[in-house]
Amino acid sequence: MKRTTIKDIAIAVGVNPSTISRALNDHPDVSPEMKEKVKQVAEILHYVPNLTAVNLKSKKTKTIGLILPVISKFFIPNIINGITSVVNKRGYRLVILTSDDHLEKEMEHIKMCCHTQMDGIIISLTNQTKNLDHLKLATDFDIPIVVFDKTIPQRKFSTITIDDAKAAGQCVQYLIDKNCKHIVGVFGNKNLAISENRAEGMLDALLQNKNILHHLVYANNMLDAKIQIDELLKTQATIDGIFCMSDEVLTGASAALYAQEKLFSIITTSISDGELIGFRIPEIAYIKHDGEKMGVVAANQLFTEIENEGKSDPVFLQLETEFID
Amino acid sequence: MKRTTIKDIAIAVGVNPSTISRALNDHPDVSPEMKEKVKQVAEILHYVPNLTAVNLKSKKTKTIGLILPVISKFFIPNIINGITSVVNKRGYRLVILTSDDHLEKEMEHIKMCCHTQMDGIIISLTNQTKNLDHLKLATDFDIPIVVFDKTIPQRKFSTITIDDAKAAGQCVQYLIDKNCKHIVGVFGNKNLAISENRAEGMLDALLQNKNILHHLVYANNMLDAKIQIDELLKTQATIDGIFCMSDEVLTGASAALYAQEKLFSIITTSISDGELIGFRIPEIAYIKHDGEKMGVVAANQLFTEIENEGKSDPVFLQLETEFID
DNA sequence: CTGTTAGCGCGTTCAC
DNA sequence: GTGAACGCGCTAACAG
Repeated sequence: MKRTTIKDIAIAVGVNPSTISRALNDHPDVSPEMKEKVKQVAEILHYVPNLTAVNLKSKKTKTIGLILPVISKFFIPNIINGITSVVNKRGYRLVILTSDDHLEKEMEHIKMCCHTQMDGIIISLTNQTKNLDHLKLATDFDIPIVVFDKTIPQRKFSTITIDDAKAAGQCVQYLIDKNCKHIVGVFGNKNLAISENRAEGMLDALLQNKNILHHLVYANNMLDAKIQIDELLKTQATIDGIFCMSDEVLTGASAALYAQEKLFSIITTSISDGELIGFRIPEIAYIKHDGEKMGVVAANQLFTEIENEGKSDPVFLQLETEFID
Repeated sequence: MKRTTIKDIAIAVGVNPSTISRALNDHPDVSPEMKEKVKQVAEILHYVPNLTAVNLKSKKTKTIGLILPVISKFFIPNIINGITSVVNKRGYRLVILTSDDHLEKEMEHIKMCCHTQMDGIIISLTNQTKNLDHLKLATDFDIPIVVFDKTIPQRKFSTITIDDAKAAGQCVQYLIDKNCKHIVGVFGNKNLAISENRAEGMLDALLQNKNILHHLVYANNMLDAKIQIDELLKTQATIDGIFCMSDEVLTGASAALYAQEKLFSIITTSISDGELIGFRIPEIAYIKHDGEKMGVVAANQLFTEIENEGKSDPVFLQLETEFID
């Protein structure tokens, strides 16, 4: 079916297209009667404005790009929910791109975002990303960027994280308070600042307690965590506490604990969105890391930068987290 | 920074804009030397084509809309992965919309997809959707639609599901074979054909075995499943088998089983993507329902319809599933 | 092989 | 208050 355009309405009403345009946009100097008539005819003809044409004129697309390293069950759905809620509320659309943890793909997606004139970009970095040079392209095009969760140390782009070191520290302190003497920390990919920071938080907490044995395990995914922890439990019989930096490694570690029949004997704690904690056996104490909230904050920050048209300085937010016992 | 356009290159090279356009698009009748030169200058000036303008001309947007009832951890991430992989491979973009299980929102999103000239739509229906009249709008605009997973009986739009009844039947048969005499089936929202079909599959399997007690439980989410099963286990002491129609209700049911200390005594089976099964305690036999594959198939079907420009008849695919023990 | 012209659908600056 | 004309950036038809 052919879409009806402003022109069609113009012919139907018997006036000039520009009048239709003005009437439809409630321009002040078009007569109320004309507006009324135009709107009626538009309704009858099922007129819908051609967004592409509007975009071409306005040089905006009302579209936000979200670049994720991978779309896993953990954390990501919450993030997407948080972002879409504010993006849609503002009448924008969200395009999701996956970098598959490949730097090249990340670069390509940045390019594509620029080429398609996204109005803003929200990104969580790959394991491989060592610097943010490729993001400069977006800056050249005046496209604001907000980085969240997985990031690297930098001061150029707004960043939303939690206080990773503090959260990890709290968890480990909990284990210490529970009298654990041999603690394992399970982290994600070693390249990520998020793993690094949380590992440091763990080590800081241990600094005051020199007599506590500990291991740091870096796992790339759920299965990797399971395998490594399983191995470790076999060789280290005295382990009595485990701190997991995410739901993903927690799930893997739990499976290993189950296999070794130590689910109930080894105290576990984690940074988690809490959704699956009620179903974990046994339940554990954890730092609640709310992905949806993080998504909302990231999106809101992006919109303030969009509205300020690049005149705003980057902000570096660390969201509050809560220890739930 | 001002974006460089075809015009800028034209001035730089000293030829007409249309020549630039042809050169850039490798049009046959432009000289190789010219092509070379144009491409060099384009490179130097950091030229990137304005997709919005291209879209306006071509009346295509190279964008696919994905409408989901909700973005949960279960199943959805796999679906998104499957779809994005083929969509991106084809040079298209994916816009994700959430209906929050509200029919009105679903309608709005359909409208928005039409207004923004999406080239195709992939949709999983809300609990409330009773007919597909609102999808007709897309048909009017010649936008192909593929429905997957959550659907209702209809013959107008291509549909990708699994053989729900068969899968459920296999699971329940497994319980019967294990000598269960009192079986609970846990399903999703009762309005959905997917719940209905799987429940029927269960009842069919029970038909041959009249002496088996059974209950059907319809749960709206993980927590709801937990609460209902918990209650049921308290009043029905003889329950010895549970069939869960999804990972979501399985997670809830498992929590209830744990609370009632019956994780090991009641045989459980489920339709599942299998990702969390290795971490479920104890592990269970299940029908593997591969969300990623379903996403890939749905997207591919959509593209064949896009390429056939509405001249193709709808197809109704039921993907193969495998019982894993 | 390359230049000219026109138009995609819309909004906006001029005129009248 | 409304019409005419132009341009956003690109492509395609028509010339030459």
